[in-house]
Amino acid sequence: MLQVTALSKQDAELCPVRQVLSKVTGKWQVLLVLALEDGALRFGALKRTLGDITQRVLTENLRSLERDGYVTRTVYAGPPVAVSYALTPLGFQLLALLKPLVIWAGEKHSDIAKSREAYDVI
Amino acid sequence: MLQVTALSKQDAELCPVRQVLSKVTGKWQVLLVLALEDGALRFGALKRTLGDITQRVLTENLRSLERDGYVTRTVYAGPPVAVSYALTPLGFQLLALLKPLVIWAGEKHSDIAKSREAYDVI
DNA sequence: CAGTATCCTTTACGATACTG
DNA sequence: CAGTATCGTAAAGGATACTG
Repeated sequence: MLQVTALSKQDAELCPVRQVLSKVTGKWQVLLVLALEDGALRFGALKRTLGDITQRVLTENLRSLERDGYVTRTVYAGPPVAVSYALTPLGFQLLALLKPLVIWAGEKHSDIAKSREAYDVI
Repeated sequence: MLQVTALSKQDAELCPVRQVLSKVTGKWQVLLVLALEDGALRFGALKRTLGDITQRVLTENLRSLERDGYVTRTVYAGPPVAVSYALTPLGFQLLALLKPLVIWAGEKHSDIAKSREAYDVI
């Protein structure tokens, strides 16, 4: 079994699996990887695609994804400058794992909503 | 395509897919679902398995998983009382989606660590 | 044993303004 | 266009003490 549990507090901070998961399970990382599914997008396009992300948070999340090797950042000198983001092979691997989860969430959300309602009336 | 992006701020809060994802991508939910893979566990056993989760946070996360229908909570009257948690069929579906991600994280963490180092020296 | 209650810190995120 | 800077809020999580 993968050693992700039964860890001391010190070990938990160092647990490599948790370190990976913590950077792909944020509110925006999943959506960003999905947004890049069909090819590279520029910063502004990515912002419009996400719709309700702020510029600061978008930058933060893209930097994190770039740092971990899921996306590349390519600058085209301007003016105006253009910066393009694209999935790496590793990013496409992550996409392949996350997309089924998102599709499943889309299929099951009404069941889950019913479960919530049933729980809340108690 | 699934409508999880290009949403207004109001729509985003109501987006059912995001509502599902937000409750399974926390720091502990993935680990809890994995911990229940091989069968029911009692509160104390679950706490020991996770290792470094506090009682309060464990309770919170279990309540959330129960509310969404991933986990059942069964009380055996005592004293001492015993409370057993187990995955539902929906919980096992979620497990089937999350486990590949965790296994993959275990396989790729050294690549990702190298990517981080390379990024940080710049 | 399996929680609650209380308090506190950290992290993520949001809003807005400014800039090469 | 693609950021950075600054400020503020909210949610998650941690520590500790107490209880049926």
